[in-house]
Amino acid sequence: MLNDFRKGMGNVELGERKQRILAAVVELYIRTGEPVGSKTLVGVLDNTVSSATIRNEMAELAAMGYLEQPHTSAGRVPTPMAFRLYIDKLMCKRSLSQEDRDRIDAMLMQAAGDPERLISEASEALAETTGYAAVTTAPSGRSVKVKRIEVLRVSPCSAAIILMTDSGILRSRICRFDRDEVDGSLLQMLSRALNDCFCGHALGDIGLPQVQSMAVSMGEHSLLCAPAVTAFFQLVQDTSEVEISLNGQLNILRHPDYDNIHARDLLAFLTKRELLTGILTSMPTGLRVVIGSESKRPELDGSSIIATHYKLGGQPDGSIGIIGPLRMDYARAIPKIEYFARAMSKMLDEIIGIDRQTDNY
Amino acid sequence: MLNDFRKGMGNVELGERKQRILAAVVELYIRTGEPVGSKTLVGVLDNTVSSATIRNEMAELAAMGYLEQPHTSAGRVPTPMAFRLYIDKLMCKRSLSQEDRDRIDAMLMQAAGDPERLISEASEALAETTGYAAVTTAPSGRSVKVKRIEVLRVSPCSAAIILMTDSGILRSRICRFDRDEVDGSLLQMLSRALNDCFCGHALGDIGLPQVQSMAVSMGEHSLLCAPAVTAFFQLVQDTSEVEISLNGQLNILRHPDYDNIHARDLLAFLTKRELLTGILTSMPTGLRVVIGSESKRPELDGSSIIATHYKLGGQPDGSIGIIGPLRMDYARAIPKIEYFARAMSKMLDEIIGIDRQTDNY
DNA sequence: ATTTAGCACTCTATTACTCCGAGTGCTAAC
DNA sequence: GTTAGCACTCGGAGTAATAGAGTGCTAAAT
Repeated sequence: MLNDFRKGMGNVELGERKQRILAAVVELYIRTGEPVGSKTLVGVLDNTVSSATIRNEMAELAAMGYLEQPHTSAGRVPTPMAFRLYIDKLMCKRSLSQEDRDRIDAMLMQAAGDPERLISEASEALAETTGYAAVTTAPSGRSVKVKRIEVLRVSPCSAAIILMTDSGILRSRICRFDRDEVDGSLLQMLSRALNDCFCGHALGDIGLPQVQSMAVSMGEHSLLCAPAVTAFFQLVQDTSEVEISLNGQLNILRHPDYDNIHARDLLAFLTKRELLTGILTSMPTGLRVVIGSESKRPELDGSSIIATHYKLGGQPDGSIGIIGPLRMDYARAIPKIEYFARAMSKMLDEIIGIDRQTDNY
Repeated sequence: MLNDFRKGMGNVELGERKQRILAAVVELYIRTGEPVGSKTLVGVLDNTVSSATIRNEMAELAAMGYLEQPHTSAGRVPTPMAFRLYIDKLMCKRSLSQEDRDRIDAMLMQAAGDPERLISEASEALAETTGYAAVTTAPSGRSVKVKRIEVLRVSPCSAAIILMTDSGILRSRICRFDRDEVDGSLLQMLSRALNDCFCGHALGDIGLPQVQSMAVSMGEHSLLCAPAVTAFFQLVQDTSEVEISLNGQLNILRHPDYDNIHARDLLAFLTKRELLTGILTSMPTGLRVVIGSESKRPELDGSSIIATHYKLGGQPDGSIGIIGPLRMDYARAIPKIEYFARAMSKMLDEIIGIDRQTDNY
């Protein structure tokens, strides 16, 4: 949108050579982290023009807002606007090598079968291959549906409540009754009541009112079952919290772009899971790159987020992405993320998708 | 032990005044992080002696190996040996204020009922109150016993295997059978076989041979059940891994003692959970302080670990502790850790202990 | 009209140097 | 055994000089 605005100012066609220069500046800057001077660029452009010409072009690019100088006698540094253009138009994605694919496949394969594990494993693997911090969210919890609820006795006076969702997740919680001993028929009754009331319902639709009215429906037993009902409610709350997996925070410290303070600020921000999920879930479907200044968060100022959605049964499900300094290696990282999203979608469909269709519960 | 060795060298009695001076140096150094000079100490010792006298004493302490100078004309910095002595003999623990206790109690109370949650909550709370990184290990997984195993159908061709331990932990894993549909009787049979074979056994005793022989005992069904058996085995492996909760890593970055590199090294070390558990579990029972150089790990050189065990039914169970720079506020941190350990022991006994006794499974 | 060479100019990072002050160790007096 | 006094050491702050990278502009070349 900022982009469109600029377009309106007349730089729709940036000129073949300007584009090449800008792309070269961005790439060099990404590689070295240092301002790029005109002489350096002569070589990159195959010595077809002199440094003076490049200087002129760069001066114009600077005037247009794509480049800026840290100080008078330094090279040029790309502005966020330049990154934006580079990512949207100029960049050539580097497709993955076969080794890369194989390695990623191998890493993901370790978690085959367990969706929750898959998500955390993917996050870890992504952090490792990219060298940035990776973040992955599980399917937005509130829309997940209850598939079944089980109540198992654990000791004479306590029971485990087990919640199964249609996304293949299992969660449990132990509750203790106020009596010395609770008989099996009560647990059975409880189990039946829970299933009758909540099977097929989205977790987000199960609130305190619903749970309470269910408790009331148990009549004389409702009081005795109160601890179990509370536990069930907490279980639903827990499960509907969007699960989020964050890995490779250390990679941030490794990056020279982050000094101690900035690294700390960013890491502090990353520990606030709600904020992170907020940003990720509010992003439009498809690959999306958020450059520091674009997100409103000051903590993310020197950083970029690249993320996309993976799918389940063709529908967008959770997000997977990375967070790193502004000068990330977008050309390599983006294809990796896309590959991860595809691979995860495929694996998830294998694990869950089929069941979903064949099931008639 | 190093201590004993030094004692043999003749400084058993360090002299009242030397002790006071050393303690003061350590405490000042802990507070400021800067070398301590003789003039500063005059005030601390109530102006009873002159700086020259203190200089003499300090020279002797330096000769004994308790103090050293970063350079000729700087104050003195305590050596690890001095910290050792300070912690073992000189320090006055600062007991917790009532507010502190209340706050800690409140934080732990949030997790009442769920042992796993209690552990992670305690870790978080400890990190927060001390301002260092906190680490907590759950009961050593291998000695935990299987209490019960449940097999629940999840879809026509997949099932969840649920493992309950006597430490109150519930873990589950989903497995998929190679057929389109598996009938309930098979699942029941599987459940019975698993329970017969493994109930009451320690997780550490359940290895591949045991699991395989159990599979064989299922005769004609063993092939069909293979995925479930594999899943069960993995479940046992997972569950017997010592769970470890690490919090407040960011606090390390906040500490001026750690520059970017050292912080990174330490944090990298902390992510290697096996190493961390290794150190924690190998520590003798009771409160223990490991000063940087004492652990053989070079990554821990500038850091200290303070840890103790919490108990379950009177027996040492897991560990809880903190990791921070050498110049931690031991006098305050140690009582806090001890309080956490006591509080956790109590809560765990309430949750689990009673069940263990009354159960007759 | 564009491109290029040449040059003056600007600004930073580096190095060398000086100086200040904190703190010591030693000696001699108390 | 303690203290005052003093010479000495050494790191850190501040300053000045220097080198170098890179620019912008002008005038010539294509």
